[in-house]
Amino acid sequence: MGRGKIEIKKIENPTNRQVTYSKRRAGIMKKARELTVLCDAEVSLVMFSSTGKFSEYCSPSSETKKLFDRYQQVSGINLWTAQYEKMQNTLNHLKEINRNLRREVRSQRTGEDLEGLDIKELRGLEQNMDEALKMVRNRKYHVISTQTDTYKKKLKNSRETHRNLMHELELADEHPVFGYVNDDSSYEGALALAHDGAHQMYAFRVQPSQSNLHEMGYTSQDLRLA
Amino acid sequence: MGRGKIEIKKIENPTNRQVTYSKRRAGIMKKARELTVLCDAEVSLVMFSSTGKFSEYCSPSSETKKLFDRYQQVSGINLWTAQYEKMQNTLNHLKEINRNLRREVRSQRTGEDLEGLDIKELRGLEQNMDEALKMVRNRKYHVISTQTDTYKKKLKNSRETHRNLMHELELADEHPVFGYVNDDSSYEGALALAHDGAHQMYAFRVQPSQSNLHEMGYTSQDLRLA
DNA sequence: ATCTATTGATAACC
DNA sequence: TGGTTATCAATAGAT
Repeated sequence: MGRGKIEIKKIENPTNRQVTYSKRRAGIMKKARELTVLCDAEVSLVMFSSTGKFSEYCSPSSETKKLFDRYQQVSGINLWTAQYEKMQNTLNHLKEINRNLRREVRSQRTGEDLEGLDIKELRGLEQNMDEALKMVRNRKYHVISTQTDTYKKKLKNSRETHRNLMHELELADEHPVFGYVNDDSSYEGALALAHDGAHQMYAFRVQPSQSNLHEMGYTSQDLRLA
Repeated sequence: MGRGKIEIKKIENPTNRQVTYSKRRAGIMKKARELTVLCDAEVSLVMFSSTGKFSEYCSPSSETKKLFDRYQQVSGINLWTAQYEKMQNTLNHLKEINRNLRREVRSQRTGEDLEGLDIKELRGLEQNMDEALKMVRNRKYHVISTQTDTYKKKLKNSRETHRNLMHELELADEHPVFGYVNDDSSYEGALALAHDGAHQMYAFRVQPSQSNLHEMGYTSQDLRLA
């Protein structure tokens, strides 16, 4: 269809080839579009020129991916397998590592699953755990003493706050002035600060709504220093 | 291009539509093939008729899948994303679990990495490790006592073997006969058995080439029963 | 399926 | 690239 009939074989002249590619690409796309509309079909057309230029047509209201999914379903060719397998391998490897770790944790935590270990391993495990236990205890004492120091400081601070308040209240009692305490929020803020270390011991007028100690997750058991 | 011009819109008559689909499908496939050959291009053509019938053309020497890979690369559309994400989530979840397990193992084995734990956690860890340590010790004592029993039995056995040998040698000395001991290998085998529990204590004539105890991985330290 | 009048696509040229 | 046109190819409608 043109000024002359042509043989269907590779066009050797690169320029000619490129021109023909452009024209025929437009033609085949038009055909695809027409097929889509006339026959209510779904069409995916993907093309790469010899120079690597990419073009595609895809029937409206269907994405290329969806068509590929359908293609895979019908053709039975697993498009995703290659990608899938790689991840599946990584996944299985991780699961394996996980199983081993779990086993190790279980052994160390509960002493279960020691059947397979010989004396050498048992002695090693015992020494490691003994040392680790010491370190855990040291760490615990350290944390507890740090916490205690903090409480002591807060306690000291709250005592001072308390003294100051008493002092100021005495002054106010001697020279009563309306509006002396005119900022309620800051007043309560100061009290809240006082409570935040001393619990109810130095509570003054206002009852704290809840125990801050408890809120922080420390029970009396935790504070017995061992 | 036919007996009359047609409007490009859906053919309502289903039979007509199907006929047209068949004809035009053949046509577009021929076009695709020609484009492939003439212009040295790669073409993928996937079609579904309104009745769901599937057909494809793919340029020779390239599979549809490979073209899709290339398509994804060029178009920038991540076709695999949907498949990927699900696995990626599983993977990340596993990695997270993995991290935690590793950390736990490290904590329990070496006492490292305790910075992030609060008192509650530390107390729990301490108790677990204390119990686990007891179980490890119990297990060790159990294994050691079992081993010791085995050694005692072997020792007893070797004493008897020794006695028997001495007795037979005395007899042989009284009534010398050449060829009395005519099977060297079984003779040494009996001695080897004797060594296998009693070390060198009851060595008789033949020096063992190596310590079986050592070979089994037990040093004198291991045998001190604690 | 096959035929064929007719439209559509395009090769060669600018 | 983009446009023109002579020519070949595809195909609509009939069989």
